[in-house]
Amino acid sequence: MNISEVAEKFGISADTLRFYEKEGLIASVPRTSGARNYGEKEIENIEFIICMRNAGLSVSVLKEYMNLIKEGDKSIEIRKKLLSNQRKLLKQKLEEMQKAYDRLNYKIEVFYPKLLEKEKNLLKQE
Amino acid sequence: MNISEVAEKFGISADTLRFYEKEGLIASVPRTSGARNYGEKEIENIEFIICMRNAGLSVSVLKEYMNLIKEGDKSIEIRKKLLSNQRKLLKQKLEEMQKAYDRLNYKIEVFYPKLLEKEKNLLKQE
DNA sequence: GCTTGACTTGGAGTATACTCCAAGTTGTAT
DNA sequence: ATACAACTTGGAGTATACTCCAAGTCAAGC
Repeated sequence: MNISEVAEKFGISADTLRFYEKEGLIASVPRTSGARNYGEKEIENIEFIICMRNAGLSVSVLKEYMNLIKEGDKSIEIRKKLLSNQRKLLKQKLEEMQKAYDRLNYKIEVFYPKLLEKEKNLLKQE
Repeated sequence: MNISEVAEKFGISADTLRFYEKEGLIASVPRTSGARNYGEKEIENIEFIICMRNAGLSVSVLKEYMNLIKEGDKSIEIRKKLLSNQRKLLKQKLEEMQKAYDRLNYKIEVFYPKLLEKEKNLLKQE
């Protein structure tokens, strides 16, 4: 799979894929006469990275994680801890966003309908 | 309430409060001899803005929303629609993040424990 | 063998959201 | 009266994460 196919598959740009590789979020992709040739292993890794990026994990944290993977078995515990930290942050973020969601919901389902009702009544009086 | 008290209260910087005012996310705050003097109404608005910012609503969308409020009753429907759009985006984001959370959870609770188990067994054999 | 289209690189540019700074003003404590 | 701390402004600077560009390479079709 070449870079534009992978980009298409994940709905991101080829530039972003190159950027992730340059930054070390994606291990160096094997080349066929210069051009990147993505295999199953690469695709799987990219999917994970994109999932984590979508959830808000920073480029630098994911880079750190991939660097730990490169170090092999001796970094397993540290990797697990890094992910636990990110999970905690993600949980907090989810809770914050849920609060905002509920609040938006209230505005849309309760507050604005009331406001619109009031407005209608005012128009009737004219 | 002065700017640093409000900043303290919400755990953001005074600079951010000034930035939000400059950008129009917060209506112009009344001044006492030049200095901003935040009242209940302002505090309430700031709380809403921060809640929405924490949820990922962009500065420009919130600015647009506040501009619509300034236009009064005639913008009620548009405002409601704007919030509905943002709610939809927020819901999608929440779902994406929940997926990532579940995935992190699996890595931490299943994948890494297995990996660590394997590592232990290898050490035993030596 | 030449054009075409997609790839490559390094590096510059952009969008977003702050964050910091310099220079000036004001209320309060000594 | 003066020093101090906290405020003001406009504007420059920074961090993050892309995004775009120029110049070059390469395989395929005509």
